[in-house]
Amino acid sequence: MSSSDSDDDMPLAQRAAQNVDVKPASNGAAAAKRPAARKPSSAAARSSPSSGSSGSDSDSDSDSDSEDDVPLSQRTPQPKAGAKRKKPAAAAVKKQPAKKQKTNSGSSTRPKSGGKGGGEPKWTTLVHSGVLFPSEYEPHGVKVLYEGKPVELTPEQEEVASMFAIMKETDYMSKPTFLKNFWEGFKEVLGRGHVIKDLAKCDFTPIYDHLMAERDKKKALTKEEKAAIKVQKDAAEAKYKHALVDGRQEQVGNFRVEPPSLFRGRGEHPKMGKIKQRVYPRDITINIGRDAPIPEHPYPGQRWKEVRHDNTVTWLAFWKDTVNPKEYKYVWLGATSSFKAESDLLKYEKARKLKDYITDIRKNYKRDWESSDVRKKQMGVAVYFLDKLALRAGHEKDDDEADTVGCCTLKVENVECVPPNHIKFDFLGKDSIRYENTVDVELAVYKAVQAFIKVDAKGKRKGPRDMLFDTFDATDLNKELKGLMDGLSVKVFRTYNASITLDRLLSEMEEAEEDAYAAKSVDAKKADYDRANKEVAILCNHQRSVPKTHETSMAKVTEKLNAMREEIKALEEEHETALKAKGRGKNPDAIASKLSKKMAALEKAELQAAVKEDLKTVALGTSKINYMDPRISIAWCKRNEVPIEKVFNKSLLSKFHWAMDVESSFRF
DNA sequence: ACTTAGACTTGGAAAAATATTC
DNA sequence: GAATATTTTTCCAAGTCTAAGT
Repeated sequence: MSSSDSDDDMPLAQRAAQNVDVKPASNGAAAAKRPAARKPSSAAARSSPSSGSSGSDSDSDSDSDSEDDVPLSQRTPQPKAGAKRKKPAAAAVKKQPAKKQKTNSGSSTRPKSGGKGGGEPKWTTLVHSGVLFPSEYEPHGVKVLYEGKPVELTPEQEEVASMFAIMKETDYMSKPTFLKNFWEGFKEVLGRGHVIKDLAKCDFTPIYDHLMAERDKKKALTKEEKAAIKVQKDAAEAKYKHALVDGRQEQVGNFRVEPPSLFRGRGEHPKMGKIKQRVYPRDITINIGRDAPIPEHPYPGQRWKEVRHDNTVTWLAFWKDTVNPKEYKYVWLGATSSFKAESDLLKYEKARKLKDYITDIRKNYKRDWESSDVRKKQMGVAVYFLDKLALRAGHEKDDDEADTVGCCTLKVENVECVPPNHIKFDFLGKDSIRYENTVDVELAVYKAVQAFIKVDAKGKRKGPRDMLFDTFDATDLNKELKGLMDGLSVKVFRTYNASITLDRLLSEMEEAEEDAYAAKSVDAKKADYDRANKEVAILCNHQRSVPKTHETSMAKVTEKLNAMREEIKALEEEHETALKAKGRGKNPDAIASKLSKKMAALEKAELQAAVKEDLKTVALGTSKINYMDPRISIAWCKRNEVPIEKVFNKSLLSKFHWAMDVESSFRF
């Protein structure tokens, strides 16, 4: 049933290569033959000066727009090639101020909802160009060997074979689940009665080699050739990069439709190796302002799955993942957008609010540790874990997902009571990253956990795979938290914990050295900052795999350090002899200054090496991006005259623009 | 009550871009 | 200036959490 819905992708094969992306001049042509191409003035969200004014603001096209609202089925049937249109005239920043009424009420056909803000409108006008499709598959003709003999494959089969071939050197190749899932998918693509009957007898090496050669070829292009390609790519992408939200130009995040591939789940994911099908316009739902032109796409026979005008949500498009049909893939605005900035601020303000409640919350859960109500007692311990360890909530997971846990899904086997009062945690968390931590806990907690490990609320004995907390799940816990503070949920503890820790560590360092602190070198201060950042990352268990080159590059560094030490020793001796020579030889002072310079350099290099070793498994980025209130960092920079650029790179600077004018006295 | 849909944040790895070294 | 090391960006998977549906 694979190809099932066929029919409208029949022409697929032919249209292959051509249209779609890259193609400088032809680009326009390809775009021209599309279907839904509506009217002339499809506002291309060019980076127009935007400065306003723009005398040319002609807009006028409001004539027959009405059709946008038609659900889709009864849209102008098959636009067919005839609908030729010239370039979509330069951007026409439509503003249409007074229209909001209509647009707002518009989305009524839809579930209304809209997550967070409830049904609150998030925008009034929304203009964008939709999504950019990956280019069609171009067959290379290289054959798979089956029992040593080359096998002819159709382009469709070859495409799938190539997805597999490219993964030759990954360790997915040694995972039975991956191989099994891939083979099931591949078998289906091959069709019944195909010569290939056993994956183990296939040799994809020729394809792998070919793909590698292609990659090398690309890498070997001259600077000019590469630049030319980039120009083309940029041109193809340009119109997708921005959207117009209530007249403001905003960056779009992921406007590219994900290309077909093999699903690479993390950890022991039951679905790894399944084929992620190609996504077409007919799979994609577009969300756009009622008065905005419907985005075009390069598939003449197709139309979007649906076009909505739902202003209670912030996504521009979505499609259902083919591997996991319960999952949606959304296209959103970028991190710099006002949607994101606003919710970022909200997130941190909520976490700050927890400060005012945390004392009571702690008092509460301590009392609950003693409760005779098992559920109360378990919740008390769970909240304590959130507070102390910043664990994730841990929602229930299906059997077709990797088996990972969080606070509420901890199993008996994940915790161990180590006398007199330590609890050892060992489990796979998000992304199957291992969490291993032994913590000191209050005796009451220790005792409580000992009990939870043994029996459930009804007194039944537990086994290793049973839930540690058997009286509630993450949803229940969140409901409970709502009673403690408006808007409180499990993840708020993580944000709170991370931010308050950074704030505390930074000010402790400042206070330790008082006025002298400002006088420290910027490098030294930055090192302090990184140390604090590291603490937060460890708290949140943000890990990374050791870089493949770590070992060798570390050896190199050590070697260099030794060389420096030798040099210093030599200089010291030289200095000694110069002193003895009393002016008849070299100038001892010159040597001394050279020496101290070398020693400073050595010190710096040693520090660098230590940090490198120290951070080989710690990822600082995640907490910086998602957990530490940027205002803490910015205020710290201001107080200590550290340029913000030392702490935030270009994208972080723009992501956190909303926080830039915080006062230097800001405390989380 | 419970299950699922839906929407949004968070996460590590890989790829690409830059900086540094030889 | 090519080779390497480091940083940034991209990719897309995997969480959280609320609301809707039954």
